[in-house]
Amino acid sequence: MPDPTRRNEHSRQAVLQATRELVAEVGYAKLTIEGIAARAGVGKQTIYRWWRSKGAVVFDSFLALSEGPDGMALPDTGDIEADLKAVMRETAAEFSDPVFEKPIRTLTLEIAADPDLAALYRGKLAGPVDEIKKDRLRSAQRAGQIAEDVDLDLALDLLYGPLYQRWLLRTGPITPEYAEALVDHVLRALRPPATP
Amino acid sequence: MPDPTRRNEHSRQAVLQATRELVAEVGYAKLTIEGIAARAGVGKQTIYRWWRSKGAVVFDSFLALSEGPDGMALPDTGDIEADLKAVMRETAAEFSDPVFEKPIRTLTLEIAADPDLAALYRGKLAGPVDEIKKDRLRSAQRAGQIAEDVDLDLALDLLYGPLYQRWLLRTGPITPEYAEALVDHVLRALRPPATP
Amino acid sequence: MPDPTRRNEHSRQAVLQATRELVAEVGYAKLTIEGIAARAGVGKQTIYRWWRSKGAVVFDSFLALSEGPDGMALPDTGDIEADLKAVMRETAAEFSDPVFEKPIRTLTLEIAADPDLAALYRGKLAGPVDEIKKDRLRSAQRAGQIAEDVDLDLALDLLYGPLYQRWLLRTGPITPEYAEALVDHVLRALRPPATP
Amino acid sequence: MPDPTRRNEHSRQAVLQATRELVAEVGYAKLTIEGIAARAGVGKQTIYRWWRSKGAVVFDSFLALSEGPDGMALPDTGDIEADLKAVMRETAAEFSDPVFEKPIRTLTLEIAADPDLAALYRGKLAGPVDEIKKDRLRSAQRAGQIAEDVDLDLALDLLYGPLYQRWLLRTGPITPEYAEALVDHVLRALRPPATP
DNA sequence: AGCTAAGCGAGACGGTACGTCAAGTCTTGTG
DNA sequence: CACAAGACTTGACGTACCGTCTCGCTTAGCT
Repeated sequence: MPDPTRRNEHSRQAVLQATRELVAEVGYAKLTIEGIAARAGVGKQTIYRWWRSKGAVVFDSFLALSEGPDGMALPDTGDIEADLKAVMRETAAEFSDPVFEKPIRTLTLEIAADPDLAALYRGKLAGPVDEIKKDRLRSAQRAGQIAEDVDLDLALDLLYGPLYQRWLLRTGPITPEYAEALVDHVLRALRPPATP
Repeated sequence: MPDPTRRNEHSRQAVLQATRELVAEVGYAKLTIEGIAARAGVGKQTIYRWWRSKGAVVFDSFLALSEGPDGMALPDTGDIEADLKAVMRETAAEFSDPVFEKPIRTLTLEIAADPDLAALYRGKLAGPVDEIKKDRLRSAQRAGQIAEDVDLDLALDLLYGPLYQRWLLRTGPITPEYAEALVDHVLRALRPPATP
Repeated sequence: MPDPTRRNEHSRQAVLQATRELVAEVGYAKLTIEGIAARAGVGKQTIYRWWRSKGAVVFDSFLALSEGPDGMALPDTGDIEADLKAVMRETAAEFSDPVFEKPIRTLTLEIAADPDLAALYRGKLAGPVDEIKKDRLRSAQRAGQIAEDVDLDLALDLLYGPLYQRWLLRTGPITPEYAEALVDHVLRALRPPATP
Repeated sequence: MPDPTRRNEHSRQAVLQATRELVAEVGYAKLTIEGIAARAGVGKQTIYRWWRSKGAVVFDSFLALSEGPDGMALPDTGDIEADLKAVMRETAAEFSDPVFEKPIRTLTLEIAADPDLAALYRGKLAGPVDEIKKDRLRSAQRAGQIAEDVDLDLALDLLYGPLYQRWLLRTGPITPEYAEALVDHVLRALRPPATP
């Protein structure tokens, strides 16, 4: 309903900034629209005018933070095992870092709870990033390191699902060793059949 | 502080029952202590006396529902592939069933958000159940269907992590085919090394 | 500050018209500037530019309605009793008519609450009208129907005060009989002293 | 709906006290429920639970203040003129006193605007007080100072209406002289017919 | 005829207060 | 003394308007 061309960019940034700060300070459960508005020096109505829900604000605030898929690039040294281990070790490190921990968990729970947000997330972030990852796997297929017929979506689930579940439910430690062992097993599952 | 021996079991059951109904009806986000108390015909204080938080009530209400690890048993036909596919197909079906969907998701989000609840969950439910699953994998190891040296925790992550992630984030459909393909790949990763 | 020569008469009329309608529809308590602006198809600023307050708009809207003192004329048949009874019966009828009721009450409350508005009202409407009424009483004095030395302001208070109070506080019905009895009593109070 | 027996008398008094103070300090137009609740150290809900509207709170707060009809007594020296002049001079003084001015005006406007409040006011305060006044007039009738057949309601209107109107609309000064002149005229209107 | 300064409709903005909801605590009376 | 009931303070909700502030767009005069 409101006219986006008249939107005040300064207010928008202030809201997103304040949201990021407050999520880090008090956590999502104690995050309030009133708190965001007060911290941002903005009227509550300005938030309600431009965002559907608290989840949407939180989502936007982290979306704006992440550089987007453009800034992302996966290494391609020709050795899929080394490359994946490097990437997964880095991912594991991020999940373990308490600085990343809180906002990522907050964002994840929002997405898990709200299908609309989930769709948005897939469209704007997860989807493009997954495409980049699948490109690297395709490159490995061409190099004969991964079987030609594997379902790449399943391959990504195999790589990230275990790490993600262990982190989200805190069922075990997230170490570099775990990341490497995970890659080892997944690559064994994806290996092309032995040729005589 | 309160004396557990004087606890009114009837009130306890009424609260858990009401909680289950309300989660199914209105979802977790709109679940309130007042609503539970009213539905259960119980004073609010009775809830606050016996549970730390809303999450704890929800948790208990589903914990009481699930029969616990005792009632659980995994098939052991001797064929690990067939057995796992059966189990995973069933799990996939549960995740797809809208009747199970809402409470499981609610419980999962509670656990993901609250480390204390997570510990409780692991101790009372997930841990014992995981032991049963690992027992089945050990049986497969003895039968030579799975390598002797695999880390069974990682094996469980490989089996359930992909399914769980896909379900929680709604990144793709949860079909029997997906469950079977998943088992195929995981077993390939766990297979004992070829002996000459 | 703004230049009255550039004022848009069409907007002015639309505002006054909308105000009158809205007072009649929703009452003064629920009257809002935004509502007036929307109904009049006018920007809020246009209202704030030309009126000091909501009370001022309401006041103007009814002021514009009443034709002003020019259009007013009191009967002078030579019989002060008959003339006053006619006038008071008419006044009583207006006060009883629900169509007049709401706007007059609204205007009255505004005036009672805001001394500035009260002064404006006295200067522009009540004062001139009172002069006309006093002219009629002076005519009666010359005719020997009213004592020479009565304070005409007090005389007007005696005539209108009782009716006005009864109406405003709803302490009793406003009937033609009441109006006539009132005139009877007041004239008795104003009668010239019996001459021997 | 709420159970009056469980009402917290301390909160009730705090609300009425705070309301009286705030009306005196900022006036009715700027009186807010939030302000009352804050000043009284009371939750807003407690106000909404026990009063229908802001007007009802204001009304109650002044009702509680006035001692009620019991504490009221009119002088009866046998001389109706002297007695009425004393009473009316006192009334005029109250209306002129800025300390009484604001709350009385506030209360009056509330009553004038809200028929329900008006009924309450008549029942609890104005009615009983008027009966006492009419008793004094009846006493004067028995003493032959007032005609037997006068409508006492009309008589009260004649006495108070002029004063009230002049005060509410600020159409003239409220002086002791005015009060006395008013009584003189009204008594002339009520005098029994001369007997030969 | 072109320029410019104003008024104008529209509506976003920072705010205040609304009336409602639920949180968690406290009080009262019953079994 | 646990309990059902429910009043209490607190604080956030989402909405309605406030009065101010741009935005483009007429619409006069005044060059």
